[in-house]
Amino acid sequence: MSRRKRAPTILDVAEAAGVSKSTVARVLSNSESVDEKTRERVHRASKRLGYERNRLAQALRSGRTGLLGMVIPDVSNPSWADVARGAQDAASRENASLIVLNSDWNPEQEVRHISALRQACVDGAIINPISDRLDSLTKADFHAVLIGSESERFPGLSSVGSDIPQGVSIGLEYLAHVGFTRPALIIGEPRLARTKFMRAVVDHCVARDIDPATLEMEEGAYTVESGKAAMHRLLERPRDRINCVFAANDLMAIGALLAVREAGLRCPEDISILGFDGIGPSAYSDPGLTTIRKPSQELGALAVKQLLASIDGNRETVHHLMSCTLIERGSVSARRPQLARMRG
Amino acid sequence: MSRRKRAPTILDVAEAAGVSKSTVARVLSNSESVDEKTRERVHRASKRLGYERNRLAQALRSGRTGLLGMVIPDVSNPSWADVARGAQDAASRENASLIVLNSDWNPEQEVRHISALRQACVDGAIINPISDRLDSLTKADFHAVLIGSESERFPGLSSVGSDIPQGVSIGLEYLAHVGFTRPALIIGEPRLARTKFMRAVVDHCVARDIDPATLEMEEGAYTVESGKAAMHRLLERPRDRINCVFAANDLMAIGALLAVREAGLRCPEDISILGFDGIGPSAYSDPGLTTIRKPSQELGALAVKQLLASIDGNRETVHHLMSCTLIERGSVSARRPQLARMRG
DNA sequence: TTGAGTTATGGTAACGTTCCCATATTGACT
DNA sequence: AGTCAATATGGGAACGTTACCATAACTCAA
Repeated sequence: MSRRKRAPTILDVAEAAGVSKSTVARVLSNSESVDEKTRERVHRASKRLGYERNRLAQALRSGRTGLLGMVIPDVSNPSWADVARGAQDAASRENASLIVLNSDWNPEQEVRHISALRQACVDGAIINPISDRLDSLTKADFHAVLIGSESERFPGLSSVGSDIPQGVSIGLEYLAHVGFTRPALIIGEPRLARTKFMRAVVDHCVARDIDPATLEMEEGAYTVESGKAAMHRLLERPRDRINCVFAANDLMAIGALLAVREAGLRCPEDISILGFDGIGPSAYSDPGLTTIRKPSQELGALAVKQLLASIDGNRETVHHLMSCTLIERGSVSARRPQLARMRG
Repeated sequence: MSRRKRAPTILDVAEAAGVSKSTVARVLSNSESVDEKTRERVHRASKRLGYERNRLAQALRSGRTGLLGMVIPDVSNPSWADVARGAQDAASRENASLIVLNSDWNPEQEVRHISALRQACVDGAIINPISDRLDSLTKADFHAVLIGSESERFPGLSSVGSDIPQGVSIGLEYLAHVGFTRPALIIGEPRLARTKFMRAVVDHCVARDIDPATLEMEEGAYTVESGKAAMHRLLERPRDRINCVFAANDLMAIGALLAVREAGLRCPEDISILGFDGIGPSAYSDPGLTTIRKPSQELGALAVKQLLASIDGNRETVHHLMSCTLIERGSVSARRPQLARMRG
């Protein structure tokens, strides 16, 4: 009558199976030497009582909670939603639990979140670094994996990212292939992500004897509105110089699309647009956005895998780079030959 | 030299402050009677040692982990991303942690996730019910709050949802106001959400002496593709009957927009389109989608608040309904008067 | 001064595991 | 037969809190 309402513990199972709790514990963590018959008996008793291992006690004793943290700018931003999704599923498969927190690109919020995660006793965390001062991570024995472009700022920590240079290269080659050797660029704010993007563009150009300085260029802020504004600025330039635009992310590319239409022009007939990211909504535009897809979901999954490995004692810091792929939809069309000839 | 590397415990603080751990515990949970001077001394010692309360031990003893669960169909679906975002932020503010899991509209995955959450020792969970058999929830003393349209199937559990009838009513009134008294409908799959949507439409119609049976209608599956297909089917009907479409969600509305353009028609000049949801990407279409916005983020936040209340001992089951609002963008325009006269 | 009532504190037992050490039991080899 | 290793099990002691009861100190009235 004493254990009437309470959930059965390892002790109840031990009693029911006629063994000691130590033996039950051994069976549960299916380790060490325990007689086959005993093991069977314990399993039956456990099942019969509907026993479930109390993770709290387990965590307290063993020091591992099975809790993972993740700090990203914003789950409701499509670029990050996929990363979160991939990570959640991977964690779930490894039966760990993922706690996702949003930094809103705010460094202070980020460090607050990180300390919240530490308090919640997570085994480790996946972080898209915003702040420059992440000493809290490096210092302690806190397991962390960095994701995104900015992670290169912390070479001491493992990271998983998309291969931006490779993605840019694919995009530029594709554009060249259909006839646009010098696309206009809509780039982002002056941070590491943009530096990387630009460096890749420059590398591509110099390898092909194109002076990168001759490329038309405007800056946005990775949002639809800013992309639209940037495109409008681009359209104020001599019209024959703007027939193709490569945007540094899909949101700005969608903005560019909107601007083109507002200006009374057509995409892709008058202006081709290439995006970068492969977010879901890029498929819904008209025309559908041709874009370079980052493997966001896979990236989230790999980050979890990497983090788990680190927690399991893998000391080496590794830097994974995942390849991007081209998604051809309708926003880029072959440059019309006669036009090309006219100008070339 | 013994506590060199280990994190300081309540015992270390007690020793440093020259009191017993009981007193420290009392100060930490700032409860009961403890001398002001002692309290101060403990606080200083705690700060000096960099002490942090171990949540695990606390949870094990007190039975509360500060962990909350959430099971939704898919975080990377914009309709749900906002809900997740609102819930995460709210949880974070109440310094609880939220674990989000994706059911992919799969009942079995849902129950698996729920049992995973229980194993993770969450204090309670927010669930968008897919399965009909959620006995596991009702039975035990598991705290749960349901969200979304389907939650009405479980009147015994607290719920938070959008006021669909009110939203539909707003939409229909707006359409009537600009001249469309009998819009075509693109509805979803035959589940509770659709039933509710339809019932609201019927109510609106009978109140205005319109025979609901005369409304043109097609079924989709809440996706862009299905919405596009439904719109194409609608366009096969006598052209003068289709001048305005009300879709049951934004994704299908965006599909309809695409279909209209594919058919060589213009929105809103030829056909007006009204959506339902207010997802982010609905602002990026051309024209921007006029839609009924569900308060998704607020909904997530309220669900967390409600769940926390329930955990704190509030026994009553309540059902919150949150109001929708109209977002006017470009996809609905006033019906042209001469046309209206011609047909009316 | 004594007793009751309050306030401040300490000690100990949980919570449900895992970890480590001790001890039986067995089989095999000298 | 006796020693040794290997295998199988049991019995505590942690892990770091909180909950509860006991007790000391102090206040105030009789």
